[in-house]
Amino acid sequence: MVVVPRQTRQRAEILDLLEDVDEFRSAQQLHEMLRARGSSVGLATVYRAVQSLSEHGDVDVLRTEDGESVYRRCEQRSHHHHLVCRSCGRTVEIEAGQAEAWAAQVGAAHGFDDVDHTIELVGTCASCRAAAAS
Amino acid sequence: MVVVPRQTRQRAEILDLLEDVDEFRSAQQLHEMLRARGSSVGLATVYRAVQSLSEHGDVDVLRTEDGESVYRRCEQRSHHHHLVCRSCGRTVEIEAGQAEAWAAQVGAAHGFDDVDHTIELVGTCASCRAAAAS
DNA sequence: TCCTTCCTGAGACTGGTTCCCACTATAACG
DNA sequence: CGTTATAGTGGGAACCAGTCTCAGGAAGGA
Repeated sequence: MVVVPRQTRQRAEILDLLEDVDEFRSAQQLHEMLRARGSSVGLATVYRAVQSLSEHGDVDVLRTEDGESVYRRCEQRSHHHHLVCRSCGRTVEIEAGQAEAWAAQVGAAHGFDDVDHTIELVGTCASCRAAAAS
Repeated sequence: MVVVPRQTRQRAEILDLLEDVDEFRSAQQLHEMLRARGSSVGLATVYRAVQSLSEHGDVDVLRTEDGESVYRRCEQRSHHHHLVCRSCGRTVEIEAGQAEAWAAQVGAAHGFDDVDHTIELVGTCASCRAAAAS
């Protein structure tokens, strides 16, 4: 019953781009980057693509502080979390077994079922701290 | 150097309302509720009030899945997290010492400084599960 | 009470995201 | 390898939370 999205030039180009990018990027940024590469894909299409990709678990989504959605193709396809540098955007994928166990346990302790969790870490990475100290 | 906001009818009414409300509510919802109570406060004023209140730590802010900011006056004035029922909105304030220690440690392990964390839990509370089973 | 300063509110505006809809391209089928 | 049903595309309009503007009003210190 899983509907496979049709394979189009646009989706291919968006996936290609995501392969080459290492930080979380907004749909608009991706759209810009595609145009810079010389390929023309409509903004609406970029939005549709990243949305569908994220639903299929092929890209990860984060919400920035000002409410923008940003996307990134991650190494780990399984559930994981992120430690993002607030200055350069460098992203580390992290295992959160401990935190997840804690979340499940807290939920159970209060009689909650199907507990989902949101866990994201933002900090300043070593090289950005060094740069700031100059 | 702390600037104390001027005491106005509008701010008082908003605080009053927040005292009476137990779940996270958006600025627009609060505005609606104020009008329903018969008090007229501009929407812009509600936005300004909740923003300033949250900066002072007097209300907590959460971002819903669709990017809306929701506000709530919490019992605990110190740092804490929330376990929210996805169906009725019932909110439990939780201590997250364990998870926070983990976050700090993970950050340090990757050379990150000043690590901020976002940790929120969403589940289905016991009474909503019972109601759904009917 | 006076006066400065901050607050208020209606509406304009912004910016991210989604919707609309005519057009196009995919891929299943014969 | 054509035909065809159908999903995908794209440009622009629409949407909506939130912010800004600015003139009028209120708070509170002098």
